[in-house]
Amino acid sequence: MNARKCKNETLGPCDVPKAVVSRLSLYLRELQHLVAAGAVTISSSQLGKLLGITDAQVRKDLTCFGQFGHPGVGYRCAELITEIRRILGTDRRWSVTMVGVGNLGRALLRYKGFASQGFRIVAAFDVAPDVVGTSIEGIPVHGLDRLAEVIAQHGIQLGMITVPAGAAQAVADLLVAAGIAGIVNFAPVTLSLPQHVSLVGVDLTTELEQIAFSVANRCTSR
Amino acid sequence: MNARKCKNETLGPCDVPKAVVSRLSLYLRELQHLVAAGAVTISSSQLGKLLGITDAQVRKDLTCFGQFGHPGVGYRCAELITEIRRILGTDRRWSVTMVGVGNLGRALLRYKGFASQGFRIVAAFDVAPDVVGTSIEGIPVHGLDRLAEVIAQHGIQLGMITVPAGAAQAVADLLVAAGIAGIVNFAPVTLSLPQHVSLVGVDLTTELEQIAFSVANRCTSR
DNA sequence: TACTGTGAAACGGTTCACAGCC
DNA sequence: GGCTGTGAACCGTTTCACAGTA
Repeated sequence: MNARKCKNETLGPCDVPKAVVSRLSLYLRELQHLVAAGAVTISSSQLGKLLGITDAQVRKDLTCFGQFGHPGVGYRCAELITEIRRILGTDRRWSVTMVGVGNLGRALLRYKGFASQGFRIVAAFDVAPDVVGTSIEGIPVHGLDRLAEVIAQHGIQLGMITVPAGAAQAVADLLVAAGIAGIVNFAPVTLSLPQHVSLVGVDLTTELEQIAFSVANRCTSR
Repeated sequence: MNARKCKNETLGPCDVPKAVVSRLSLYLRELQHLVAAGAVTISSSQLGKLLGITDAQVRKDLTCFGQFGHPGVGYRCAELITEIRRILGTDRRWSVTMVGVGNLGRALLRYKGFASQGFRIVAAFDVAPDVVGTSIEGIPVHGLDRLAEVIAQHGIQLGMITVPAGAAQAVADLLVAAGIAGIVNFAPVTLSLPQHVSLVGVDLTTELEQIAFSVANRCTSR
């Protein structure tokens, strides 16, 4: 029941292409919609069509982690959801913190989508005296100086950074020092972190630039 | 001075790997930080180190669009910024709209980072009667029914979708019908659009899931 | 000397095509 | 018949190594 079934041993989860993992999230999202719509099983080609990828891709991706399909039938949605959540680790609960309670931070604190996937934002931090001590959607906002203490106390594993670019690296260093395991960075800078801390960067301006490029060069982009 | 210098003709911008374009945004971001810090020139290896990629990669990426480097010297930051902006199309002004003025939409309307890269949010839309007719950061919020009209009137080219998942496809269809050229979708659904409209999807939960996976599987992810 | 630009090799991910199974 | 799982072919991207240039 472990995530290393790929053929003859030797292929731990770390050898799985990053692209596969990000598609796993999309499969999960789509499957949840399908179940909500009453679907019970789905074939790789149907699922592929919904996501704009090939059926072979869907099957290859999934077999990296085990054999979840039923020949002649397809994949049972509920079963596959359970498997993918186990693979992603979102069958467990994750405690998350948010550093930076400006516009974006506040919006994300109010966002309902995280909780349903197992992510619980349990504390937020900022430096502005007028927000420290308040709480947003029931999430307490602490001063940055209490970061290590609160992270340890709640056993927080993941952090989101929504501070201005200039402060992001310093905040990241604090999070790392406090023992955080992974970071999602929304500040428009490249962070440098020790190897053992996972990092994903999301830059909203960058996304718009990608679109601008395709449009400016009239690429149909897909 | 056109973006198709790659060797012997034949290699339009559409043949450029997507990965290259997204790194272009990162180069630009880093160069802007460098210039702000007083740098004048930078070598491919220095720039690569800042972004965690190889020097060869930096050079290969850039030569897809022309020859911007100076052997023995490196790249002149200001010059390269100009070139990349021209390539991305962000030397022009882009008019952008935002559909959905909930928490996330409001936060993005207030975000200052877009304007400096050439993106001007000129109108927003929602269905909630209590926000329609108001304005946020000087950006007027219209009813969805006026979407086509306002988009045509302002010559809006790009759209951002920040409505709930269930409404996203319908909103996308409206935007397409109104003649929009590209969409950034923040709703957690896969949209299906005609080929001629560019699409980028940003799903915040998905990003957390990527981190959860790396942490759960103790991948150093990089 | 210090650096870019670029063919060629190496790598990794995607697609194909089919054996096996229900 | 319909569908999965998978080796092998294919294709695009990254890295290497070096010729060329200021």
